[in-house]
Amino acid sequence: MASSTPSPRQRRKEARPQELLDAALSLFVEKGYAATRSEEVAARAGVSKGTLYLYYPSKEELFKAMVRASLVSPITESVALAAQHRGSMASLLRTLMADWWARMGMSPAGGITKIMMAEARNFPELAQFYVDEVIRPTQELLAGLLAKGVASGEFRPVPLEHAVHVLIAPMLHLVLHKHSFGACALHGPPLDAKAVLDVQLDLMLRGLLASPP
Amino acid sequence: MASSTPSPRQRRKEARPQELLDAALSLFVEKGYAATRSEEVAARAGVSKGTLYLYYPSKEELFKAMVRASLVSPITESVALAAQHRGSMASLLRTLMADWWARMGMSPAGGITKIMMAEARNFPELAQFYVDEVIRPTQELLAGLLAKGVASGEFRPVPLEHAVHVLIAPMLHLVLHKHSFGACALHGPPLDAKAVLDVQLDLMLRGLLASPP
Amino acid sequence: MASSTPSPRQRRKEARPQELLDAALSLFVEKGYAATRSEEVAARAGVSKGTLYLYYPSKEELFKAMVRASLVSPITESVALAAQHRGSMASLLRTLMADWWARMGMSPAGGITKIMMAEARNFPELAQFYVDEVIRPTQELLAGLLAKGVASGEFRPVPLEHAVHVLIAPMLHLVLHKHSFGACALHGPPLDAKAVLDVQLDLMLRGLLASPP
Amino acid sequence: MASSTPSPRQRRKEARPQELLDAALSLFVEKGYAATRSEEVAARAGVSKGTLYLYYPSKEELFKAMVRASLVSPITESVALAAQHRGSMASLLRTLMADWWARMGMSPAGGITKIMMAEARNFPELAQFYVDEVIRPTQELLAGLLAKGVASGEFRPVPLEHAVHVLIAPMLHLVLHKHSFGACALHGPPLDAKAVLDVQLDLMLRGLLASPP
DNA sequence: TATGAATGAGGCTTCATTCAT
DNA sequence: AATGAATGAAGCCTCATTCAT
Repeated sequence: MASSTPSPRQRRKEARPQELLDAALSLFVEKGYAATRSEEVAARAGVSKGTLYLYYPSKEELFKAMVRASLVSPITESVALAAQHRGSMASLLRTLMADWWARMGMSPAGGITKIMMAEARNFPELAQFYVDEVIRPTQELLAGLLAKGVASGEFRPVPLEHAVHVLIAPMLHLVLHKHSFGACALHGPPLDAKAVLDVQLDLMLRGLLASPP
Repeated sequence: MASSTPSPRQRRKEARPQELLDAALSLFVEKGYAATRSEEVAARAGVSKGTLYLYYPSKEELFKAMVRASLVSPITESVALAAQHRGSMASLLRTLMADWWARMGMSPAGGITKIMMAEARNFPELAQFYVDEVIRPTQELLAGLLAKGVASGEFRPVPLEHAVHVLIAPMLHLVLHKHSFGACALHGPPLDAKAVLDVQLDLMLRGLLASPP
Repeated sequence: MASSTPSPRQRRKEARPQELLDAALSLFVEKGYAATRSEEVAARAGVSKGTLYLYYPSKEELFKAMVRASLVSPITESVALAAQHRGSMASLLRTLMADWWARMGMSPAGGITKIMMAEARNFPELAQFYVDEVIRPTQELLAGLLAKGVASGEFRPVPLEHAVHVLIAPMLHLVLHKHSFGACALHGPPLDAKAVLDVQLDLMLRGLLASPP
Repeated sequence: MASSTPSPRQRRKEARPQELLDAALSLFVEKGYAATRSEEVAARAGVSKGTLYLYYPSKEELFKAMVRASLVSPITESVALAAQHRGSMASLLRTLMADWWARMGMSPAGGITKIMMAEARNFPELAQFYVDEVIRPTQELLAGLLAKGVASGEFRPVPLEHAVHVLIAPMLHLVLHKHSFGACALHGPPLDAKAVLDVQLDLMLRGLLASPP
């Protein structure tokens, strides 16, 4: 059954694109697009300069592929999570935040947020892609959830679009901080993200709930 | 009386450093540090490449000078504003936010936030400087204000450090958005920052106040 | 009797060198030595990059082998043709020209002339080889033929060495044109090589013959 | 009168483009387009790599500029020469050939012929330009001259288009040879171009003239 | 044998910096 | 002080060649 157990070489080849994307993600997040040398990406993926170009035709294409690859699943998973939820909107909010933090806040892919912010104006098509695939779906998910809460009487009536930003901002801030100042070994205590998010939800829900605790 | 009425050349010469810093700010914010060419900075300031180096010995020093120059005043002004405030902490919060948005959110200097986030890991000393001069003072200002409100019974007791992040995050998010996706002419309506901040304060104060309205 | 009926694989294997030389010839003529990638040669020969190196140890050796292979036979055949000729030198000239055009002008091997001209200075030993194996024999053949014609009274006395160049030039020009401008699909009518050669021989023989028609 | 004597720096700057084109011409002719490194061109022009790119944005543009610069004048000069000629077409032919040989055959610009032959298929637009600016005008000039000779009874009637090729070929051959095999220091006597051209005209005119000498 | 993934020297090009004017 | 031509280190990318399978 030679075909069922591909040679190490084969297995390596199939893993290469992901290995390169992982290396690219960590380096682009660390140093930014322009300051990252393509040879560094290759080295971090354990291959030589030339090999990178067997898989991605240019540094720019590597970057775009990396962004695209890091984005598709997260949102769809959150949407699925929301769809199958039973219970109050407040508890769904807590669940979504915790889930999002686990998947974005803690994983390397969270750095995408930082790099998209930094590079949006240099890669407008990519920015549009990010808005379409990540920002807008996320906002719509949360806006829908707030609307449902308002309709059921659980929440006070609030301007949905704007409230969504207020909900999202602290989490984005935490992720951004983690990949910028938080990664700098500065003097001062590190940020306790979990605690911040707890306080946020506490404050926000008091502000949102029709009958606060 | 040459000193009392400087020639246009003199005046020009004295304005040079600030003109260069302004050009540097707008370009570094627009494209990032590495992707900005020093000749572009000179051109936007209306001088030649060589002249830039008469005032700043390297691109990196120009960058650092630009960051330093864009930061000192804003914080001290907020501190002063808070010191002379008379009235409730809630109203002071509203005042500070409005003031900060006017000075950071609407002015070019707001872009500093974006670029510091993007470049913190490439310029750790600068990051430390930014933390010391901007982030920490701001947090301490707000934490003190919250503490005062709690002490006076105006606010519920909340974890100060963490609540501060929740207060700040939406504004940072708005500034960052303005200089990244917001500058991209993407499909979709632009962000109404004023409205978002109103909603934020509305929600936050309900969460904070011991006796909500 | 394995040796009398070789397997398809065997036959294929034995044909490989020639297939590679053919591919090399067409590509080197088309794009020049430096601009031709060895992988292209392999692809046009229907094999993989690695296989090429089983037959020729380097691109340069492949090139040399291709030049050598494309040259040996043509000259010896012309010499043989001349040796067995019976009749006037004028008619032999016509025969040789027609023969040469058929074998060089119309076949892919004619491109060798172009590439040797282009690469002579990059491959001096190859240039020497080409001079020794092609240019000089051809010149000697024609010079001998002219000398014979002069001796017999058929031709006027002319400087042999120089007249040979005049005889050869139009044909070389036609071959070169065919593989350069002629292969470019330019505006303008294509060159009618046969007609040009007819006119050439007509003019030349009037110039040569002791008693022109 | 500072403006009438530009500084050495200024003078240098104005000379640079031509110096670079000269260096490019000699190297491209010597080694071909692909085998010439842009740094070599710069070095031969006495400047550094970077300086080349201040004047020409890429190797390809340098190449095109070099070809264009080497071509315009020669043809127009020949046309002028022909226009002001008084006397027989035979003598004009001799004059033109001698002139062309002096300007093309002996000067570095003659190498253009070789490189255009070698690179026509890699630069089709340039090939078209060359055909339009050099080949066609030359052919039309000679065709017109032959036609005039035929009309006046000086020449026998001959197929003009084809005869033109026969006239041109030996000269092209000599130039090509000079820049290929002739530049190789091969064994064997160098080609005596003047003598070959004399023999050619002698033979050709016998073939052309209605009443040969 | 044949393959094609991998390598890395080398070429093209950019751009921070210098310096003669 | 101001200029901008010049430099050359450094980055992106190609492609001849190797080698494990």
